[in-house]
Amino acid sequence: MPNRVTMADVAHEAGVSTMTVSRVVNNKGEVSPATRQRVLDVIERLRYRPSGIARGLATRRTRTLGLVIPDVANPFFSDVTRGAEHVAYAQGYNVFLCNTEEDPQRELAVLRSLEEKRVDGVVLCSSRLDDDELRQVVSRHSAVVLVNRRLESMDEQNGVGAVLVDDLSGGRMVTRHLLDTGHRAVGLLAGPPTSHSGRRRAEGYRAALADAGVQYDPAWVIACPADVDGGRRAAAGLLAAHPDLTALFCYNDLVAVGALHACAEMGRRVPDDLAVVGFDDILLAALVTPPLTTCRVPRYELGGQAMKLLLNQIDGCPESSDQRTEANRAPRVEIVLRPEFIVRASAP
Amino acid sequence: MPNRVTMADVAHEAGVSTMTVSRVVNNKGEVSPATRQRVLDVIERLRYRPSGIARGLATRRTRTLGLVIPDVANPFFSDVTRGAEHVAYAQGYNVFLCNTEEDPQRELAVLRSLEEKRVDGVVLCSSRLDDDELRQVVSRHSAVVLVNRRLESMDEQNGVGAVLVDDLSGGRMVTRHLLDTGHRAVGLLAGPPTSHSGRRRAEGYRAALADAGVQYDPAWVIACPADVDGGRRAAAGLLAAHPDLTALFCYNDLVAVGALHACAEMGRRVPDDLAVVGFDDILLAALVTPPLTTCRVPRYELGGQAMKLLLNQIDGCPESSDQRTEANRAPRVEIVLRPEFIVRASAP
DNA sequence: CTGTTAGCGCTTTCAT
DNA sequence: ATGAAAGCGCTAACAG
Repeated sequence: MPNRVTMADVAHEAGVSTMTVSRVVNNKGEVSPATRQRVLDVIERLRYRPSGIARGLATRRTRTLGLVIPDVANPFFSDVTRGAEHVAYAQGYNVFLCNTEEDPQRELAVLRSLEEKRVDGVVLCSSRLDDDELRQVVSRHSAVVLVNRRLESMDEQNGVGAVLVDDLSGGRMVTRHLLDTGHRAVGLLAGPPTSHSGRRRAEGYRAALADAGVQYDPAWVIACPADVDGGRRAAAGLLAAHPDLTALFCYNDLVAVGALHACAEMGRRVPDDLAVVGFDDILLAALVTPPLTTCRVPRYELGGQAMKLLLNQIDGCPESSDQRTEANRAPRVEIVLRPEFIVRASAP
Repeated sequence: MPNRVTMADVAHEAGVSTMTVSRVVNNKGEVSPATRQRVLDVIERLRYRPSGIARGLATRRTRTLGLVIPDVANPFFSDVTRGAEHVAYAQGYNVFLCNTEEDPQRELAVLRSLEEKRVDGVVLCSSRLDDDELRQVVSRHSAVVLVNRRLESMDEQNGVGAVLVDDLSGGRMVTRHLLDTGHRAVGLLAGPPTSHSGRRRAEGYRAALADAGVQYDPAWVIACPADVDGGRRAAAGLLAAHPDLTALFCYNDLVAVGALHACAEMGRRVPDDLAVVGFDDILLAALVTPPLTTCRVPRYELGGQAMKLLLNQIDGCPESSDQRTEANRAPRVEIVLRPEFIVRASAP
């Protein structure tokens, strides 16, 4: 039994015009304390709830945002989601959660549905779209913040924000640690080729090798799905082909756990026979045996910062979102979060 | 740069009335193939996107739903969320994700915001509200489905759906297994007192003890926060007070992992010195050492079923949601999902 | 301080 | 098969 009480009902009952009710509800404009109280009482009595829909139509602001991510069930993204939702909620916004399931078509589809819902802005995580598609998307939304993805060369640099993790440094730190602890044959389970983070981490890996003057061998690198089973299979394959590897740098903690399993199956002891390093530091990382050396990514903050950036963009451009001038255009901001290297038993 | 193209623009450009455009967009009413195509072309060319807001105001249906959960970052709920979102999306609905953070005040607040957003329905998970508050909430929404929570004695049984896990059976299975494998001193880390599931699992525990003719000892039961640290502390405390315990039934897998840690710290070997059982079978459960014996809860399905129930309720009552008759009233449905007992090394 | 007049962009009658 | 008129519930812009 939905709410059927309208502002007109309240106005009528309180003996005022709807405008006065509107002023009371929105705390704007001057209203005499007496009338205000009277209106408030009626609202309370009738249990009136303003319609966000009607309000949205009138104001062209819905106080509604979209969060597009590959998969909430992935612990990485559920933390991002949590951070984003928290910030949005604190500012009185509701957020539509949209899973893309890593499918670009679906990503496009949810983005379109968000467009129809007239969201005030979108946080788009780990987009699998190509630059052109992405530019299209950005042009059709009032405000967009990218997470884990950068978009270069915007013709007009209309405020696309971005929050990134310094994956290159992360990959470098991990690899350097391995090198520093004496390893020379370091394999890389690189994750999905479509992953931008994966590519950056791999860059870090190569950079560290170069730093140390160690020859980079492509045969030591193998792509894999970003889950436990993907890691297990990839590790098994790579170790079978290259038994001489003494360490494995894994795309993320899930993959690393898979690698741990592969080692168990192949009778290779971690860390004695093989050092294993993960990435992200999800809850799981510290709880497996041996606990994983990894690189912590501030996921909650990633979501929170992205949302803050988005909200800034939104109220940075009060109305005229189509008529952007140098003055009201949101600045093009990029925030880079540093991952933190954490040593545990899997690679002491 | 949001979408400024309106239906009127399309109509004008195509030389028809907005009604014709509306008919084309919604595939309803007869429109000649020729005009239809012409309109479609204009829509395509202008990249017209119908406004869900305007449509919602006119139709009183927003194709928008609310999902209220304690915390997406909790692996249990992120799976529920995933299932729910998947089903909703398949039917063309968008869902607002709302975290309550276990705080009843916040729960009430998000529920109110959902009301203002005029969602067509709400899936409410593990509500911490008391029955009266809950009844209030239900009465103010067109459709509500409860997850992990039952609401008895609705004065009018207006279609509140519920999807439940048979926690009692689950608790009983777990305890019986422990009993069957020779344990007589079985402790219970019961989780938060506010958790309905926790209470039901504890009932199952007592029932199994009674079944086996084993005396129930309240001193063996201790409440705890539903996370790793909560489990660690509670286990440490309980084991210190009752070193004679030979098995621990934990509220959920997180708590069980905490118990594992406590054991490690106290030098008690699992499963030799102490058997440990968890609940839920989150990803983590199979990956810790030793892998946890647990009771799998079909979380994804829990969310999916809840959403299906909700969607049924919604289009079961086409318009007149205030004027409910015996005929159009949604049936009061309860779905009970059975957990599945899984034996692993922590309690063979 | 309060009310009036117009819409916001769509869909619902009811005509034609 | 198509259109005209009215209205969904609210707010912007002016009055007064």
